[in-house]
Formats: sequence, structure tokens, C-alpha cells
Amino acid sequence: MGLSIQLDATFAALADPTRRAILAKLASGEKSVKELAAPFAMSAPAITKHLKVLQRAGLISQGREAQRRPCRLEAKPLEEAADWIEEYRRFWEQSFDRLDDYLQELQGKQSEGKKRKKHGSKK
Amino acid sequence: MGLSIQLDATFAALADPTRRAILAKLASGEKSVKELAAPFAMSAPAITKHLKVLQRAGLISQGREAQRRPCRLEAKPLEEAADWIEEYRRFWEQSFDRLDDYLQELQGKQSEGKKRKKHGSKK
DNA sequence: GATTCGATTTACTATTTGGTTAATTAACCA
DNA sequence: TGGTTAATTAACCAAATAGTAAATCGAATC
Repeated sequence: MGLSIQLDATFAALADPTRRAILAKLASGEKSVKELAAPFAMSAPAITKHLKVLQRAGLISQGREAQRRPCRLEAKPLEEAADWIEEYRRFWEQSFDRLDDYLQELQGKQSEGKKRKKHGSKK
Repeated sequence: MGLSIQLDATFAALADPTRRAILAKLASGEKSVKELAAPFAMSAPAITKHLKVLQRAGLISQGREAQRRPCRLEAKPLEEAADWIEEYRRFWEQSFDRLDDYLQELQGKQSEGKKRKKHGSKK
């Protein structure tokens, strides 16, 4: 069934803006804890805790390099999350269709020819 | 920037297996609170709370129909979540490639013909 | 009108989360 | 050796979460 402890951990890790920002930083390469902490008005131990959460979710790994503990992104757990969400794409596309219908109807009433933006275009 | 209260709420809502199961149920159509609660060894108020979380995240909406408050799936907020995750696809695909390389290397050394599972196959 | 049914609200509890400061560990540097 | 730097651990706190049981609300039914 859909009960996945991995998914629990992944989504919970992503639910915090600080942690998402950390992952975004790591997307541009390995970073030390200090580098990661720099942009935040937050103590170092707070960052360490966030990193622990990300680590338990498997989203980062940490190495050793002198005093530094460089973090690297491990995005693979996101795959399961993406797959889970994907199941619901049909529904949000439907809701776009309903919006389209509505706008179409409006346009019909106004008999106005202004072009509508197309939805659902895969990046 | 990546600081999205909407994303916070969406990921937080998805971090709970009960709530994911509720969304999965709703994928097959509208359901009353009682119907949603049935599979869980949990009190009704607990389910009400979970529904509140989902509602605040915009993932469901509730109507009125006599005593029932039928819930329906509103998957559109998932789009932003999917887009966010998508940014990291490159990384997990890289990690698969690294695994492939590693396994390839192993196979080379062992010169053993056992078939490898292919990754990245969409369900 | 009284009762039942579906659902929510209220009040309470235990646990988890996100942060703090202070102390500690471990490696480098002079 | 002594000092600085990077990071973690420990102890603590406030707020949020996830659950409960009991009371309440509103619509339907007898």
C-alpha cells in the first residue's frame, strides 16, 4: 500500500523552507555546514538538526574533509515522492480543463477573440 | 525565492500516511467523512483533524449534502510540489548512472552474465 | 418531540519539532 | 602546547502535531 516510511520522511523533510533552501544550495555542488548555514539567521546547531532530518530522509550525505563535513545532495528519495504525486496529475489537469471550459464560456458570451494561455505544458 | 507557504503546507500534509491514504481514497471519487474514516483504527475527530490539514493545504474541498460533508480531491496544489521536485530529477538520474557504472564495472570484473534490473522505468 | 446519525468542537494529553545557549569534540595552525 | 575553526552534543524551552473522550450541532427519521 501507500504506507511508506520513506515517503513520510521525505515529505516531512521537504515541508520546511530552511531545508528546501539547503537542498537548493546543494544543487550547485557540495557545501560545508558553515556555508549552508551562512544565509540563515539561525544558530549552527539548528542547521545541524536540519541536516540530520535531511540525512535521515536520505536526501543528503555528509563526508569528512579535515574539520569540514561537506554535504552533498542525494536526490534519489525524491523519485518516490515524484512518482506518488504523479498519480494525481490527472486531477489537477482536469481542474485546468474545468477552468478552460469556464473561460471558454466567458469568451463565448463576450464573443471576444483574445488568446488563452495553454496549460499543462511540460517544462 | 523557494520560500512558499503553500509548499510548506502541501509537503507537510503529504508527510502523514493517513492523509496520503485519504487522498488515495478520494482519487476514486467523492467520499463522506465516515467512509474515509472506515479503514482506520482512529476516532472520528482524528479524521476531522486530518481533513482540516488537507483542506488548509488546498488538497481537498468539502461540500454539504444533508448530514454528510462529502470530500473531494483538489490536486492542483500538488503541481507546485511536483515542479519543485522536478528540479532535482537530474541528480537522482545521475545517481542511477553512477550505480549503473559501478555495476557495469563489477560485471566486467566478474565477467558474469547475470542480468541487471533496469532503472528509471516509469511504473 | 425524541432519537439517531454524521460530523465537528472542546478540552486535555503525550510526543515531536524547531529553536536556543553552553559545553564538547576534533582537526588544523602557529 | 595553546589557540582557533568547524561541527556536534547536551540540556532546555515553546509551539505544533496527533491522538483521545466527551459534549455539541444539525439534519433525518420514527
